[in-house]
Amino acid sequence: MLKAQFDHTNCSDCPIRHRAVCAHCDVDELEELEGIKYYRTFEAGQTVIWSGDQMNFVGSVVSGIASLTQTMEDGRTQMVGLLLPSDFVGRPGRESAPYDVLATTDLVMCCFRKKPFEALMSSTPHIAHRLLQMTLDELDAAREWMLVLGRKTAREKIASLLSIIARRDASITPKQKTGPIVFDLPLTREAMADYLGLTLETVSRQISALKKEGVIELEGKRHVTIPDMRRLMDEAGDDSDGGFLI
Amino acid sequence: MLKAQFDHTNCSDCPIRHRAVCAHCDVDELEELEGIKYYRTFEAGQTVIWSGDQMNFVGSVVSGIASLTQTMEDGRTQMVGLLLPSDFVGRPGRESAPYDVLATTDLVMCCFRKKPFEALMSSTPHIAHRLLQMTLDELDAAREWMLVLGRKTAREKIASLLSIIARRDASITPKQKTGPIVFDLPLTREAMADYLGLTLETVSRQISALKKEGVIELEGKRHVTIPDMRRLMDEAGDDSDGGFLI
DNA sequence: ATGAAACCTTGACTGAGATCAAGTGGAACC
DNA sequence: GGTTCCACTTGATCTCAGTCAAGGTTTCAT
Repeated sequence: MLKAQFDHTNCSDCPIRHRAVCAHCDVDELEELEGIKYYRTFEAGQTVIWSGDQMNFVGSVVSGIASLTQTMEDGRTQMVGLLLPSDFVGRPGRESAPYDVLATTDLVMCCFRKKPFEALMSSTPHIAHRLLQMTLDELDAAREWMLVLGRKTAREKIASLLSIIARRDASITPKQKTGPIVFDLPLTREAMADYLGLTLETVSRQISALKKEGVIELEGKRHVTIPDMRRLMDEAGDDSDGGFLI
Repeated sequence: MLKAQFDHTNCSDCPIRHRAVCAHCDVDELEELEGIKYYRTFEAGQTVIWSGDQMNFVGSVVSGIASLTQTMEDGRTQMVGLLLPSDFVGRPGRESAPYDVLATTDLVMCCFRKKPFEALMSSTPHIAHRLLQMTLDELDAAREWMLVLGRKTAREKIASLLSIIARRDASITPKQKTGPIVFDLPLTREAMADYLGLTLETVSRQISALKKEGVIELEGKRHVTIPDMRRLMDEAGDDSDGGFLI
């Protein structure tokens, strides 16, 4: 009965806690984790898994950024998901990966071997429940992105992406809710273009335009300051604040 | 013990059987269904549920077509999902609907009251499991569509949509796998445009072009014949056949 | 039949974003 | 310190799809 020794609120090496399942919190006997949980590190640019490959693990991002990417025969690519710390990767019950997973920055993942994890899942109903909720969240995010891809202008797309990154960044390292928001862009212009269905030139031009008009401030190429989040979200064409401001 | 009276292979009034959960097959006692399962019908154009509304049911499409649609303040709309017979609607564990659900044609849905369904789910692990698999399918479909929206040309978008409808249509009413494929378009040009992130004029022009070049044949505005599925899929830019041909 | 309302098609023009091309800036490496 | 490389910026031009407009079909009610 080692469970009692854990202070779950400080279970900081296991980011899944927040959004899915924390093995520490969900398994009574710590021993059950032997050989199930492990860490993997990747360098920026490395491929975590290729589309079509057998995927014998599930896991979550501890630090760094990964992307889910689809590529057409002729080389056109579309990023279909962005994995930030605490995001979950994996498809319990599925054999192979449906898209490439790429480490966009240096990346640390907390992995679980798939078979034991699936066993854990079927014996622990609320893990299955949390996984369903998480998958529904991903589905909502994918569908919100469909609106961005299908109906927004280049300028609105950029503003939408900046809003999302600012929001996620703030939720990972909580800050005051008012005043300027500061963060580093974790993506190259090309990766942003692949996420937004644009070319890298258009991304660059729109960022320059937003900077010139004072919607954002740029220091170097990556360090962004948003003086007025409300204004950025207006540029994004969002009707709601997405829960960012209350 | 009424269960034995059911021939599950002929459980034709309950299309959920195929893709998610069939109450007949998953509940031992038929009595448990009292007051849980019911049918609703809608006319073409009716709204099943508005975005933001409380959603006190889950269910699946028995016949007809429904669409999931997001709308921006200025009226731009993006369809984020198409619900064909046997598709499931609902978000166990969630309160409100995140998008409008519209009856695109006359529609019959088989519904379950949400609370009892959730109870059924937590007491029947494999229902939860099937629901997760189903949600993963929807996520895959949404992400595949992100590639269509972000990177395909108007012509490829139309070909992709026709492929998907042909595929789904064939799976609902199985036919021979070779030879021409015939089906009726269940969507107006405007609805297709909303799904594809195009305008209705562009949809019309591209359909005319595909017709002129013999990729499709049209009888009236809606009745489509595809003489060569392989050719249509080439037009769609798909690298795989999506399981349609083997 | 006649009119009205949807739905669809086609044409002419426009414009947002893609494409092609040249050049800048900074970090890493000899 | 200079070279190289990569990420990024900016300009000029082109093109695909959007916009605006007119007209055609089908359906349904009168």
